[in-house]
Amino acid sequence: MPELPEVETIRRGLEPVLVGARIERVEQRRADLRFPFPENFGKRLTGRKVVMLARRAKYLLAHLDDGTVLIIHLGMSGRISITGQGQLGEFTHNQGNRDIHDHVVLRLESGTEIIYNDPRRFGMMDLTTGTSLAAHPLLANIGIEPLGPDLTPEYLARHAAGRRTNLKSFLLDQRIIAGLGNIYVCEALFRARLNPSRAAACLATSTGKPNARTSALIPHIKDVLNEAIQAGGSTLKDYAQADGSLGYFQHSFHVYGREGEPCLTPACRGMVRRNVQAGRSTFFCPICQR
DNA sequence: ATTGAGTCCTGAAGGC
DNA sequence: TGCCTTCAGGACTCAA
Repeated sequence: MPELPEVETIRRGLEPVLVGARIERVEQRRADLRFPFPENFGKRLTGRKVVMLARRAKYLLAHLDDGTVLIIHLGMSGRISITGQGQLGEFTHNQGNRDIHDHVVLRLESGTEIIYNDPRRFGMMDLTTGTSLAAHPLLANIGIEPLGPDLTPEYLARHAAGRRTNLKSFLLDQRIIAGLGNIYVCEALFRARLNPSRAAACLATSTGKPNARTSALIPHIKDVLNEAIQAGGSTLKDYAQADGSLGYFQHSFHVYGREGEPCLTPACRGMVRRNVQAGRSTFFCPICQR
């Protein structure tokens, strides 16, 4: 799925087109994605003007002029494109020429269309209001933003203390840090030279205080996310920026997808290995990640 | 309370 | 060519 950098890239691509624009027509082409669409989905959006496009974790939040908030999640394979701006590759859209996985089309007054496409349908959309947004079931229990000021050694140590789960699963847990996914957890742990199989409790002292590992890990998490955003996200099988162009951070992966290839740490003679944790592939160097 | 397994769905890639 | 298996960026529910 798009992880935080990809969602943020899409947000930045959509913002200039969507904010200030009025939704003239909504084409909802099926009854559900991961969940059913809310009642009167299209009707509640039609005629509304978008006043703000925000992101929380991997969710896009479109605030409308009547207080409604459209919540969008892209799941594993969700993409958003803008007609007239597609430039590269397979994901250029011509107006009226629908793909079978184009599930929602927002037509703006300008004639531009915002197209949500999601083959696997692990994504979702819902409607709520600005005042009940924080209490929404999808958002109520998610953790802090990794790029914000809340990700501190103290926070991480407090949640890691006593945890027997491994570092990989711990960092993927959206209730602790929201927005990290499989790729960026692998990459952050590589940079921090931490073995993904270590117990999460290694990030805290016995009294739940931060240690050297905790303090070292945090800048690596922030750096890898910020660098990925700078690069316009990572393009794998099914992710492209909102304007259809492709991010290029995937060329900067040190371990993800590099099973059997040499470790990129200078002077390390290790080879990248893959194993499975919590049902997900983990890539790491067994020599320099300890 | 935590943790791991199973689940949703489609498509791409690789082996034979 | 085709048939089969495996894997994929997420995250929920359920049972131990």
